[in-house]
Amino acid sequence: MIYGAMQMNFIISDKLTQESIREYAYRLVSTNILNLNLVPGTALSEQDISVQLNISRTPVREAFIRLAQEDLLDILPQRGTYVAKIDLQQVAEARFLREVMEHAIIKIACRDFPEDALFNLKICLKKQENCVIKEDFDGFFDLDWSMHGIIFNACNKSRIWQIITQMSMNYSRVRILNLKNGQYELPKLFHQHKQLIDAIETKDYGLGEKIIAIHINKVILDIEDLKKIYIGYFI
Amino acid sequence: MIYGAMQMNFIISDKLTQESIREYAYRLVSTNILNLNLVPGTALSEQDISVQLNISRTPVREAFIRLAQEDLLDILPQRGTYVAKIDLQQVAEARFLREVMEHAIIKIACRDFPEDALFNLKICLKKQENCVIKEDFDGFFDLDWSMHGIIFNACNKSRIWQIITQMSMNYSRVRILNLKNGQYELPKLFHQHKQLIDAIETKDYGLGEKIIAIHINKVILDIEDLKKIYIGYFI
DNA sequence: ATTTATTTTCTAGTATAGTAATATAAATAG
DNA sequence: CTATTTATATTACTATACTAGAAAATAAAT
Repeated sequence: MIYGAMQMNFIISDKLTQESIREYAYRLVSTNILNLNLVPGTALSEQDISVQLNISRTPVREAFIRLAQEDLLDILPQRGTYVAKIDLQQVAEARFLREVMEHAIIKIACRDFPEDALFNLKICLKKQENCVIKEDFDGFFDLDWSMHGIIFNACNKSRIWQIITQMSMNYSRVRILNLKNGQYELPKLFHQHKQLIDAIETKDYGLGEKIIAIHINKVILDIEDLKKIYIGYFI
Repeated sequence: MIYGAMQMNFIISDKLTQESIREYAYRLVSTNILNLNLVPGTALSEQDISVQLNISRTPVREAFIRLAQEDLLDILPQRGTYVAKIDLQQVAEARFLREVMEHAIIKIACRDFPEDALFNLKICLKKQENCVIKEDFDGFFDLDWSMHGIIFNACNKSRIWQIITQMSMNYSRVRILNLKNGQYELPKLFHQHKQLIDAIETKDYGLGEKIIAIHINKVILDIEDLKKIYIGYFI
């Protein structure tokens, strides 16, 4: 099955209370991009989105600017705005950054880790187990990301995790493409998470480092296959 | 000597050809913040800057939003915009990120480094030597940053260097404060740069790693002293 | 029928004016 | 002198208009 045709399937949800209109526009557009409702290469415009969301151009424009900074949109002045294609060089650098930083963080985590954060990790792991049972992939990956966030926060490196998160947005898109090809084994990933938390709890840095090495390299993306199947999605 | 009084000394230069008005506004405000012409805590407004630069509010507003994302401005809705104080936790995380990534990069650099990039490093080193002789601190630090950028680019990690640069903006402000206290020894820093490039050239990873460890830790900021001297600059 | 020139359309960037909401400062009343 | 009210300032947002540049469509020339 080959996905080459451009399509537009912009999904709109309600604005949350306390959410500014600019954040609302940003959330909807980014969610649609990350979920691949808006496939790479799709053309958008400020006017288009402001009409669809029934808001003025200014907050849409400001949301677009931010998304362009995050490499999710390509804005060509006087020409148009396009959903960015997945930049494989960018994905490789994001993966490298994360791998190197996770190694450094696990060293700190295995040395000294707050009790309350460890408790939160265990709660998160429980929820992951539920997702494995239900084969809830989206839920599992959300919790996966939360879990690593808890570890970075507990090591006083919140901003670094925020940077990694921002740089890893294309990772979400690639993962969804991989999911469509049945590329993930949740039980194995879950088992690695469990071992990682064990390593933190027992202050076993050697185990922690080994798991991090396996864990991140496990998420190997069969890029060549994806490129053949999803024509036009990558650069 | 204590610097506590708020002051406003916004320096304006001409817009460059090919530079959008938004980029112009961004460049001027960020340069003034990073050079400490606008001291931490100074109040600004969109209206204020648009009048001073004789441009409309929209590009100023968009520049402000970006600067707020980069932690250089604090925007308080309906209240005002303030030059952000230097967040020491942020500085610590930026330093950690850079240190960890430089260690990882030097491993790659000492394994395989392109000839043309090595050549550029040597040119850069020559220019640094000139700056040491002239005691041109600003020139030296600009070249310092360029040098590290060359290394990251040669290792195919341009985006990571861009992230480090963006996250290290407060480093510029701290360095200027340190300079005012005569805290840098250019000859020593230069010597370390020379050794680093030697390590890359001779593929001596051990030396490279040792220099990186010394180099980054050498840039130790006497924060407690700076906090006493520059009251109100930090959080 | 093909190529070239012109016109039209579309979009982002920018300018301008106005309102809403909120916070702060100034003025006023007790 | 203190509390209350009013005025002012600022950001967020709405709305509209204009400019500049690029692409598409159309007309004219070959």
